[in-house]
Amino acid sequence: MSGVCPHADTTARKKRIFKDLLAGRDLAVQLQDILSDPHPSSADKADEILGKILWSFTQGISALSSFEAKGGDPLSWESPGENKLRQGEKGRGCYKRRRGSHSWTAVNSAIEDVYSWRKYGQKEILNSRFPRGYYRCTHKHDQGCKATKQVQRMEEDPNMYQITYIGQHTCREISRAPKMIPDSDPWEFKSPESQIRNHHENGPINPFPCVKDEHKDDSGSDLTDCASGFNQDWHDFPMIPSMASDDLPLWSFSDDGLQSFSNMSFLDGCISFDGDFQFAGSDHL
DNA sequence: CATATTTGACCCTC
DNA sequence: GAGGGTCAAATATG
Repeated sequence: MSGVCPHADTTARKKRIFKDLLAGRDLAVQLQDILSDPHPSSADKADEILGKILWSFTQGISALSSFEAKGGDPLSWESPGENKLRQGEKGRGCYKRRRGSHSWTAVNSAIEDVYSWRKYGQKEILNSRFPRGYYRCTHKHDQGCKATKQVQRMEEDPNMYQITYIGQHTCREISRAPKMIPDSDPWEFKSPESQIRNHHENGPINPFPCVKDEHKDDSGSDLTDCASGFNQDWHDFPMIPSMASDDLPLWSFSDDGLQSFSNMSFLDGCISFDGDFQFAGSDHL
């Protein structure tokens, strides 16, 4: 970064992020209008806008993540420990521990969402009756998508699953129809109730009926403080919890920087992050 | 045969 | 050293 004022660089990035997020919000509004209009030609338009929204948020998220790559920014989404792994080591068992990385947890009665996941492991977890399933994006290799998720059946309610999403989908393939690679975990039963809950008449799947702050202890014992009532309009975006109405979600991340969004109104004002990261406001664009 | 899952081993963090 | 995350060979499935 020699010769370039780091603050100027940061400001430009913030503006870019804000612009991306704002564009996403605007597109969401457009989509909401379209969805409220049952005209047949609306479907294609909705699809198009959907793609744009996803792209806007992906770009924004990507830009936020890039702060980490620059290093030293309080917005860093990766924990300091993330960089501790040894360089140059390859091979079996060599991995980045995801703890503290950009992740969030949802509680759902089904593990399906709109992305294609491939199971790559399962582990018995201490003090847990049920094993934890490990999934990575199907497009990990063909598109380099780094998104993973962990699925843990909840002891308190075996019909529910705690799903931890780690990392962002960088793949652009979203299957509009919910598709989940069949999971054959012995504990992974496809309960009728689960299916009903997530496919209720024309009913969209809500990938995030409950999203909690991951930045807590790992016990998973405080899962009851869920944000109430996600609107289901945004069912197609696991990465973008429903946000198309006033009944907006609370979603937050485990990273050390981003705390929480109580609703999307932050787009009109400023986003408050942990540390001193703040957007100046839309009029600064 | 291509693709997904299972499962034990490996190796990292704490 | 325990616990947990990932790899990859073996196996299953369509």
